[in-house]
Amino acid sequence: MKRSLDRKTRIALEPRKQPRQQRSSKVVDRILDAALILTREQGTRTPTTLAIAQRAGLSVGSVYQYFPNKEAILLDLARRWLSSFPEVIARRIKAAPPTNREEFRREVRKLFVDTSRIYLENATLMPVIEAISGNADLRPIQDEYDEQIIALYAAWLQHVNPALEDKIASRLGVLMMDVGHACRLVGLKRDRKTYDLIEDDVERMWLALVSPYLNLD
Amino acid sequence: MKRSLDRKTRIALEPRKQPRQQRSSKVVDRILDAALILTREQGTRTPTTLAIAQRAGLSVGSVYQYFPNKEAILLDLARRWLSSFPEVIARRIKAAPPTNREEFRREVRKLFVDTSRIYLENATLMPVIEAISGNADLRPIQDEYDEQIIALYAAWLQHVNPALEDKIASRLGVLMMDVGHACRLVGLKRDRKTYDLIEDDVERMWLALVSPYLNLD
DNA sequence: AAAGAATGCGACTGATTATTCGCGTTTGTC
DNA sequence: GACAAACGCGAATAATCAGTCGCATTCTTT
Repeated sequence: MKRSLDRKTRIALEPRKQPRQQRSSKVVDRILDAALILTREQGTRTPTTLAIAQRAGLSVGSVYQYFPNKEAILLDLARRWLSSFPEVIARRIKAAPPTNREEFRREVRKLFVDTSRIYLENATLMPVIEAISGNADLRPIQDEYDEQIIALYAAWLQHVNPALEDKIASRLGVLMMDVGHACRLVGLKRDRKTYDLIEDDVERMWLALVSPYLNLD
Repeated sequence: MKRSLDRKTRIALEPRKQPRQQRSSKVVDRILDAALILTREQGTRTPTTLAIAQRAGLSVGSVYQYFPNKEAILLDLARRWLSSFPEVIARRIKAAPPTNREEFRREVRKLFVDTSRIYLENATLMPVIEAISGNADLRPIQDEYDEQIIALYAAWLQHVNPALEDKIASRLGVLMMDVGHACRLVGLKRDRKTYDLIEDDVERMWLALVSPYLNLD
């Protein structure tokens, strides 16, 4: 019934119950796999609960044993992806800040390589990420994660150059994230060779974007 | 009933009838205005036909006098936007190709300024563009336009450097479009001053992106 | 092997919403 | 002013789906 996630349902995104018997522990995986495959097949449109259940060899009712609603399934798939960004950027902030132009360039490259890896490791998830962005109910949830990520990019920029104004840092943070995301989504739809070329392109763009603001150019 | 646009309905995106009496010529505008306002208000979710009709001071039936389906309304709003890109890029291709580094930089800037203007002039339409991207039925139609635009960016790159390989041109074309689009959407959500700063950022990124491929660096 | 818990089922409910259609009203024309 | 065409209406239709609930089946434990 509920077609839009209101306060109540927003809270109810956690798994409804933990599987207690062995047979069912695999069921959750089957559901997630089915949702992933269907999302990949259908592109933008998120799969229906019935389709997910059938693909997983289950009934709708069983799906609802483990997930409070449809959104929770997609979100569960995306969760690892969504949480690895903050981890990776935070790790880069812990490193010693660069002191000269060469070190700075190396720091950009490290952040760059680390974030790229997230995309490569989760390549199969990308259709889900795109579906979430296109879904009116899930979009706000992703936006929350995005804000975190932007804040971390901004924090990284200020880690690299402590004198950088907040406003500039947050602007550059948004652009780094969005440019990286847009280009890598394109890259993952191409072959691996093209992906690598696009990575080089992104690195040049990132450098061009941030260099003027770090007094290192 | 039809919830998804199949072959038949894809064809039926043209206005159902031309208004014949004066009173109704304004009605189409009222419908389009209502759809625009509601899309802006609601963000991602596309407005319902009932909502559009009520906002326009009409009944649903009247809306269907002028539009064959809901999608056609949003597409009508986006049409000017979608068609101005090809126009603008094609115009830039007609100019004489640059012969040295300085001229090349100026050509990039011109393409850049012209495309930026499209965004500024259609700023109010952006929510509609975003809604279309997030709508499973309309996405494929936008993708067709996007392919055209990419091809034109690629053609522009080869106009500027005729020796550029097709494959490279099309890769850079995609990235120019996507990077420009992503950044400008961000920019238009900020104040005008920030938009201008982001424009500078985009220009630097475009230059960094294409420079290595034009033997001018 | 029997009880009770966990799991599985799927027809059904309820909500939403695009689109139609027959009828009433307005407008333009002669 | 009368006729037809255009316009406007909105209740009704029908398709789609998320989520529920009571009953059936399977497992675990003792």
